[in-house]
Amino acid sequence: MIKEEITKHSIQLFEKKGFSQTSIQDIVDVLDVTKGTFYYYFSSKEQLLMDIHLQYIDNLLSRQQMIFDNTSLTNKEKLEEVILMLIKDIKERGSSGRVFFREIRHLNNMNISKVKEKRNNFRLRIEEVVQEGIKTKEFQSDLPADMIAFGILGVTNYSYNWFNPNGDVSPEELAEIFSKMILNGIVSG
Amino acid sequence: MIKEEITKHSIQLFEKKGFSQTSIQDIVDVLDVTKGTFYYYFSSKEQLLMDIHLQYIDNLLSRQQMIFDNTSLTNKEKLEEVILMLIKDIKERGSSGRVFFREIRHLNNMNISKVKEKRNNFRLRIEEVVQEGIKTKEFQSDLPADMIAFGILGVTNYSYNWFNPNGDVSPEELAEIFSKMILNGIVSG
Amino acid sequence: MIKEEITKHSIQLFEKKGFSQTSIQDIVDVLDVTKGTFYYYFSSKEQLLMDIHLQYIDNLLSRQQMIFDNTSLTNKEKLEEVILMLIKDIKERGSSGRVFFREIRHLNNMNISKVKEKRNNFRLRIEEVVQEGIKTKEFQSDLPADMIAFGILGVTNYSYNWFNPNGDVSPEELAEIFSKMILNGIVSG
Amino acid sequence: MIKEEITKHSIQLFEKKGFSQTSIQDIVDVLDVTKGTFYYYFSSKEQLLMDIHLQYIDNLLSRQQMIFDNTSLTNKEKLEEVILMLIKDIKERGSSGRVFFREIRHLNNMNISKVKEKRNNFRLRIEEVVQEGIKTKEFQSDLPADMIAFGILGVTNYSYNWFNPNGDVSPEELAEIFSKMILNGIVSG
DNA sequence: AATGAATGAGTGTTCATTCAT
DNA sequence: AATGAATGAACACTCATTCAT
Repeated sequence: MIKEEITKHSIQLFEKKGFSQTSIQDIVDVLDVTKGTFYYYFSSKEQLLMDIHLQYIDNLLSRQQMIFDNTSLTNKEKLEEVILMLIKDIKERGSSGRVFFREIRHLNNMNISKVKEKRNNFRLRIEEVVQEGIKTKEFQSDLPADMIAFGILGVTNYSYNWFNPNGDVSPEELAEIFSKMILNGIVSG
Repeated sequence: MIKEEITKHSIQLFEKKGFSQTSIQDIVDVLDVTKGTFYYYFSSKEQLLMDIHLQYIDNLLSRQQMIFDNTSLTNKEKLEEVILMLIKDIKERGSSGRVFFREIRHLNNMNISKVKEKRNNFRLRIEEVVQEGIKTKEFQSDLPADMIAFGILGVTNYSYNWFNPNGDVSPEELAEIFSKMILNGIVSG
Repeated sequence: MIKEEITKHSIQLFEKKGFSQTSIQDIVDVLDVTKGTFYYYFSSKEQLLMDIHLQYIDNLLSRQQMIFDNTSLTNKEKLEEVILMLIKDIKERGSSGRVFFREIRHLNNMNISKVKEKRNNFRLRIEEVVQEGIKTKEFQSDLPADMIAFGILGVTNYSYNWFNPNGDVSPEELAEIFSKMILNGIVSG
Repeated sequence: MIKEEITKHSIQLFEKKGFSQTSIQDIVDVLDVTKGTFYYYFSSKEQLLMDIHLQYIDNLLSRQQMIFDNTSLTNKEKLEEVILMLIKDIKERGSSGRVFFREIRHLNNMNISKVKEKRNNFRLRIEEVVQEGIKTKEFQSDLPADMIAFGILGVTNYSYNWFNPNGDVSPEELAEIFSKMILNGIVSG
């Protein structure tokens, strides 16, 4: 209960001020407890950050798996679904996402490796879908699937930096725009 | 001379360890001078970071202008050129770029505003090219030019996080892959 | 307990070396604790100085009030009592007094205002007694009470700079000398 | 020429910000020269402070001597004249005076001794006049001349802390008020 | 007579962490 | 389960002073 509260408020603080600029004191002040309490639940500031990272990426991985395991979807539809998932996530978990992308460097080397492996898995599964689509002729035959996967993630992940999910364009609309661009390009005809 | 050396090595350190985690001591140790020397050339650590930011974005803005002012290029070609410029830049100024994208938060509010304005200008000029291309029918008529500009920048800027310009794929090749994806999409036929 | 110790020793150090010339390190060295301990009890060096100022002036104000509220005293006697109080204070709180008079400038503007207001109150109450004495014909009718109050405080406060309470002249004797000078002057007849 | 300029502006700065809080940089910035220039004229920051002290006290001593050497004056008049001199000085040399009273602690021990000796001389000569006046029966017979001298200086010197020579009360008026208080007291009859 | 570059010791302050209770 | 006191290492920054030119 308290542990979850700490995590939740830390995400807000890390997003707003950054990991380094947020002190344990800042965190416990929000909850009106003392630093001792923090160290009862977390062994270090870094472990808290690791928890946040794992929660974020594990959630994405399992939701990605649900999409990609759905055999009724074409590869094109799988890409569309995963793009939609990522863009919609900005609204509900944008803070976590920004912390995830920005603060990984503050983990120690071992934890960085663990997180990067999961992050790579997420990307590699997208790469596999692209590869599958090439095989099924849904996608162009000469695509370098790995680079395309990076390109897709660039479009979606960069959105965490600028997209306002409460603005004029809804997450669903943005996901459709980006899906179209990636799938069909912008050139006319 | 020394000022340039400080800037150069700071970029490397900021890239590797992050702005907060890099101390003035770290910086001057590399050059074998004292902290006093640092403060002779820079009024604060933040001013050094601002210098780095301005150097980076001003350079990009002027090169972008050269491309966009070239009336012999189509709008499609202009986009290709600017994508190529950004991807090739990873090789020569990748460190600066990563610092630019990651550490802006450590500037004070006024400086953040200044940098963001320039960064927005860079994006808005891309948006204008997309808009122009729509008018000339080079691009599809129903494109939201603003979102597309964000999409293009997502693809290129995210590359700073993963692309190894000395690896199997050359910057020129990657630029072509991304240009094709953005312009023509990945769907076959 | 420790907080009081810090305050006590700081007063000695500030008196001897001055506020600026006394470092936090100097202070904690005396008590054999670390700088962290200092900042556990005080938010800043300035706050410590403010504490010292408030302790000093609040004490004087309350003792002054006790004297001036004593309706059995004439206005002349009230002045004598307050002069005695100030001179006797040199022995017990001379260090605090010297810090108070000398180091106020190192407070921030808001704190300076707060302290000056209290200091002014102390003076204004003396002015009121002079004014009362004029009304009751104890004192000469044409006295500018405000300037006289400054004059009285000049005589007493300046004593903090030179008077040795353990020397040939006792505090009580000095108070009497100054009371006589102020009340009756030095001219004969 | 430049040396005098440095001294002049230093006095203003030392008065406003205090000796410690004023850097050599602050001083040379006002004159738009470099620190090297400062060290061409002064061997150290402290020497500048010593110059200021000596200028101030030597001037007072010589003017005091002119008054006390004037054999046409009674001892009472001599005191009146010296009080007038000191109060009028607030207008023309108030900055120097405040620096003199406040910053002496920043001199080294040898210089402190030199200045204190001169300051003591100034006081001792006042004491002598009081003593003379006692002999001539101008003043009361049982006065402790030394304490009275301190009292007189308290009244005048403290004025540097509060008296505004451009306010409602002129220096001449204030000098008269204080002379009357010291000579005749404030008690009526 | 004056400069500009450089020094190095010191300053106030922050903060993750520990630990007895 | 939680606290309060204490630590100590680190940090950005200041500044009087030096010195070759």
